[in-house]
Amino acid sequence: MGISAVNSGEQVDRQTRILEAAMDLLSRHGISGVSMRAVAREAGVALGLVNYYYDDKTTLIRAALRRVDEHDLLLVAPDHSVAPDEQLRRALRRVAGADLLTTRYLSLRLHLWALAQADEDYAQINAAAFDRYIDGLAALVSSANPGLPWEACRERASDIVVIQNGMWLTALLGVDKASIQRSIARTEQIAFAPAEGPRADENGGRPELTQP
Amino acid sequence: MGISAVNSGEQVDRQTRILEAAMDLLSRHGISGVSMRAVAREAGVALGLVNYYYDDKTTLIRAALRRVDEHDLLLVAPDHSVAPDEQLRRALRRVAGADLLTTRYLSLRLHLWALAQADEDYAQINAAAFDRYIDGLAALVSSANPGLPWEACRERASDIVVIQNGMWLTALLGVDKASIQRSIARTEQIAFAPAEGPRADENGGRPELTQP
DNA sequence: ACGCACCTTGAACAAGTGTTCAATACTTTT
DNA sequence: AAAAGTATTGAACACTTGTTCAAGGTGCGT
Repeated sequence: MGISAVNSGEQVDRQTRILEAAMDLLSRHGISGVSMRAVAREAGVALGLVNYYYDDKTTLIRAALRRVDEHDLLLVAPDHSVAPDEQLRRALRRVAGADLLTTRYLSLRLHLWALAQADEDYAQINAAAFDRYIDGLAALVSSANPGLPWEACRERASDIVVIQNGMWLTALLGVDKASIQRSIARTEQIAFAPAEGPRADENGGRPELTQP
Repeated sequence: MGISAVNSGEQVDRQTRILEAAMDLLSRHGISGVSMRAVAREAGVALGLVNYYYDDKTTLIRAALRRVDEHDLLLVAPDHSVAPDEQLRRALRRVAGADLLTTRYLSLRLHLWALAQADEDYAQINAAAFDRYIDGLAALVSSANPGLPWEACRERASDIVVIQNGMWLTALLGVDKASIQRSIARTEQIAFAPAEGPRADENGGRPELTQP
């Protein structure tokens, strides 16, 4: 089963070349642009090799999806070499980092979301990764605000994720960078809000929203 | 040129039936699920008729895109029968309304975004609609906060849109409804924030973000 | 040297794609 | 009633799609 090891060091092995070609095409042209032939051409290999490493087209896409999910999870991975609140602050600012806010990555994410929406199989992988992301973020919030109950941490994490998703999406549509910066500040405000109290901080002193 | 008029009243004319079938398929199965044959089947017409009303497949998709954009713009359309701030509040809450937060609509929006990301032609239509939406929202903010300079209104509108997009996207991924409600409250907070001042409200009294 | 396990190729196939078009039905005008 | 205009059909087209597979290539242990 296991695919062979190091390939002379110079260039990456063809299996990951194929996967990266698929991700590149997906981010640039959407799923309609990802045909097995196009992937093979982009990766510089023969058509048959794509099906050799990835049985199906769905297997290939699934691999891409998992890879991006994995990458996303790293954003909220705990890093014990820095203080908890600095750790959280860094994680929050990372999502506006130059490497993430590239069209290539954002577009890839968008297309994967769209795929997950259309296909039950992808949807499950996606939902699981989403949950783990919120959990990771909540854990960071928890260590930065010791004493805050876990449910409150998850609540904050959910609220932050809403804004982060909005930033990702809106960055793709070309909103101004200043708005992104303000949104980052808003996530920090949520993350570091004082314990609980009368919630005046969250609602700005206005009347509560009545459930419709 | 002009397509003929009223069709006996009972059922909608086939042209819009075709368009709606396309939107339905797009929202349910993504762009790969929208073939001319599938659209024809879904609309209950023959294959040829789809190409009769819509020259291209891209013409069909473009029509769907425009229709959704139009629908979105209605969300921030001025309604002079109510007071300005009530008008704004209603617009902000509308995005969490039962009719909008359906998977059918959200999914459609997502797939259209993905398409726009992959195709320059759709992208332009989308960007234009996005701008008009922000403009409409800024106008509502402006009449609810008379005296606030226009640039500040647009700024607030951008910030609100980030959160709204996040809500739409996250609702699709199945986050809890409570988080959506809190996000709505957050948009209201931005919309109705006091004029300017020391911005303590926006930043929660924490140190300003330093530009990286 | 042979054998064996893995890697790589491109041709072949069936199924599906968007688009075109002659032929037919229906409506309205003359 | 005939003519003209518009709707509607499904067969036909050239083309692309995902997948399979026999054929050959590569390296390696023995």
